Amino acid sequence: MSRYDPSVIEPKWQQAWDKAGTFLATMSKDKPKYYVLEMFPYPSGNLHIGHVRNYTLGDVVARYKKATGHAVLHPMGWDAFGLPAENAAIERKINPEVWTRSNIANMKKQFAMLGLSLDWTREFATCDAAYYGHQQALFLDMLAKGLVYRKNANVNWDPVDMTVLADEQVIDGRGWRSGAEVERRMLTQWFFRITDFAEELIVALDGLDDWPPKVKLMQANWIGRSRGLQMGWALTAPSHGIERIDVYTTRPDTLMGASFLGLSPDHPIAMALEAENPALAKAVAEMRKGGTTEEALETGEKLGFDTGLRVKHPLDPSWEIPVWIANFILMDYGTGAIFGCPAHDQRDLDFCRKYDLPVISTFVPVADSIVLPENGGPAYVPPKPDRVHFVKPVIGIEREISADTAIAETIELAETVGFGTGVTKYRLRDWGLSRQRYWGCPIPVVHCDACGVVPEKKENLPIELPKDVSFDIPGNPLDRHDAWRSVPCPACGKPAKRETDTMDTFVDSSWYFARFTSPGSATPTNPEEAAYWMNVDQYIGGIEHAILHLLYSRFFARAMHLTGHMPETAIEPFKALFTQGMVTHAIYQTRVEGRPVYHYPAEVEARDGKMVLKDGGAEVEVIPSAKMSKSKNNVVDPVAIIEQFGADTARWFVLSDSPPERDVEWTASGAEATNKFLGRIWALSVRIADMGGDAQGVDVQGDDESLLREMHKTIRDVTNGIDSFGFNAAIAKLYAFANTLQKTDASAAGQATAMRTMAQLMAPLTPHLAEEIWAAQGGHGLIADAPWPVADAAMLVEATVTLPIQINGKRRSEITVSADATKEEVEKIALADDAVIKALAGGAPKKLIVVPGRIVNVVV
RNA sequence: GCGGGCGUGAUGAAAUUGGUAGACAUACCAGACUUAAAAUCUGUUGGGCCCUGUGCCCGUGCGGGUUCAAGUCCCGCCGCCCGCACCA
Repeated sequence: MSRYDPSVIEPKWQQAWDKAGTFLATMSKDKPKYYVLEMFPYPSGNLHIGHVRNYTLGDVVARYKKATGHAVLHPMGWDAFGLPAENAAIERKINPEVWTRSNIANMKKQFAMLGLSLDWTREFATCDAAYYGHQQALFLDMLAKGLVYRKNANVNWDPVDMTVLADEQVIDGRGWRSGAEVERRMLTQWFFRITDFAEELIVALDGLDDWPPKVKLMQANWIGRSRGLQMGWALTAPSHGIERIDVYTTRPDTLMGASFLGLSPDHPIAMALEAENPALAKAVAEMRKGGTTEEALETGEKLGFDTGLRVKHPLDPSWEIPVWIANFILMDYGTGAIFGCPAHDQRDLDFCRKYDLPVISTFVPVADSIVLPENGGPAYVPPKPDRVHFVKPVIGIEREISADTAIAETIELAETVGFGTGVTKYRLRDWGLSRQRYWGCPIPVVHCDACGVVPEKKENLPIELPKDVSFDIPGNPLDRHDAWRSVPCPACGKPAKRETDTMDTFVDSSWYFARFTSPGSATPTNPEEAAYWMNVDQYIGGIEHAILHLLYSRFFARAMHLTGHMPETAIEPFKALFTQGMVTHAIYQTRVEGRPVYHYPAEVEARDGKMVLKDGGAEVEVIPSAKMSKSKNNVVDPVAIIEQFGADTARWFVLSDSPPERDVEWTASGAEATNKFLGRIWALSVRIADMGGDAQGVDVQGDDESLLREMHKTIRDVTNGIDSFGFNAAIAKLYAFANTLQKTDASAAGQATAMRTMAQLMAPLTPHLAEEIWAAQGGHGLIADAPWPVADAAMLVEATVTLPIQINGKRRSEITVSADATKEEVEKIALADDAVIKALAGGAPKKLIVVPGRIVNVVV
């Protein structure tokens, strides 16, 4: 055995861990617990290189925490429901479950090649009835607590595929599969009452100290809290029994600039008027049509229709203002009605110019006499809240106050006079979970002609998906499956029909982390095990889930707590979050008649410093660090990499080149260099083992001192690096120590000691090679069970230190002094330095700064 | 439009959080071994100046500031990236 051959050693150690049950999670009274979780994968069928990075990151943390004496939980499962399985069913006539199960089997094989420290006994897929049955139980408990409800909602309806589409599946107003123009339809849908938690979800972000600030900010923006004034505008004559129109504004200080009142096309008044006014109905239909497409938003054309209604201004009842319906007003934000203030809002100004409505000034900026937007000019940008401006007539006084003060005083005035109140609103909307899809968790309710919507009985759970379905006809096959649909009403026992909608797949991933704590429990979670393992100490995944998945999970943890399935200590399910960057790869392209042609890395080579095609030698344009994409021929297959170099090389390389939060570019040269390095370590280990050194023979005072000092520094630096997710820097220290070890003339015993420590420090990163070295160097048991090395503080203190000497802030010399030298002693030695004497030229320094152990600066 | 981040050699990056800028690696170049190549090992590499050194000047996007000392802190630009967005 003289050659580093990962294809032999990697399977060997994987089997050894398996056999020993090294990574089974067990509750312990003596050890602190540590729950490491990476976002579980969708079983597409193949591992991609991004998975390798994600799961290696988590594995390094898990192995390190195990070595530092923690009871570690590091589980894995499959986010298995979702559209691709249905698409496969349609395209290839395969049952979605068969397709999904075979993908899982294949990916699990690939996972095994990576040597991850996973407890596979806890594995489940969200499409297991044993999992989604408990999800149905959670749904029923949430229904009982009022956390789920049904209401009519507008959805994107694809008339060809006969299904509801998510917003992301609507491209330019058309269904992404069918290409059919999407309609807006009112359907009765199920909703989670996440908006009840809006305030708490925003406030609790403050306590998430170990989350990236960026993610917290994105969530806060998404929840979108705003403070404003809600007020009633009295109609001059009641219409359809309505006397007042409620309006919400965050800028009550612009109240005196109101020139119209705008209603959403979906506002109740608009809908009432629609029935009796054909011209209005036609205009509203037009507005609704374009309403949600991106194209309509981009061109931003403002459409309006004058209802003929008039309202009285709340501060001046003699002032009558027209009521319009406008396409840019959303029914589901605020009250679905606004007052338009064209002087200070560009959108309102555009609208008023188009429909010839008046533009009225409200306040005067201090430094500027502009009152009204000039002809064709932009709306006056309201001053920032911290800048002072005049509020003209709003409060009946004219004085300099800040926008914030003006807003606060106007709200106060409204409350005193009684035309409005200060309210807090959120942009967040309730989470619609109904999907008209087969491959998802069935919603456990029954529709009975007599009893209405009736929850299933818990003893009937799981409500399993039928397997005999066909996708020959567009639409949800559950709708056509009469045998499955027809059930007795759980309340009255009469024939009734099952709900055929299934749950959004985001529901599946909103609590899987809790299920991992007791995957066999007869209830969704087991209180004892959930209390022990939750919350997740370190969660790792992509930034693309910064908002939805993480927000839904935070909501679910709270809902599960309220229904008795989650300890209060875990209502924030993820204590620390890490979002890793992508693995990228260069794109190689040439052009044929101006159109790009993409080439596989194997088709190009470097020649005279240029990249050229192997076949023909044409120069190739290199686009560095691009997202991997099949159509760009720049995808790296991890299985091919592992077969060529081994998993340890892949693991080391994805962590070595860039900090983990940043993108890292996969390069062939980098992977080869990593492989060479691991081979060098292997050879070094063989050489040292042959020397037959014994730990007893280490000579700390003599030959081995400098090597051992370096070793302890390396222990310190690598430990710090892993603790702070500075894996690239930790790896650099390991390279440096390997270089030292290679050149050292320390004793055989000293080298053997250093080699064993090196293996321990490498073990989280390259666990197979580390085991092999550990065994070769006579380590006891598995390195995976060995405790983490501890840096000896005494070995970190040097007898002498070298201090740079600056003259006027520029490095000019250096001195070596005893490590415990006093400031005075250092000053004395520094002043005796040749360069300092020369610079002083006989005079005294103006100032002499000595930072012990750091630097000396002489100011002349 | 609103909000946030980043900018260091040819390249990926490091810098004990205000204290020797460029660790470590890639790439390139040179040398050793070899008939030769690969592999392996060794060495050089921020720019410039006098190659006379163990010497000097410049250098972290640009301009200013604070400080004995700035990649790091402050102000103003420029460039790139990301999130949200007819949100009242």
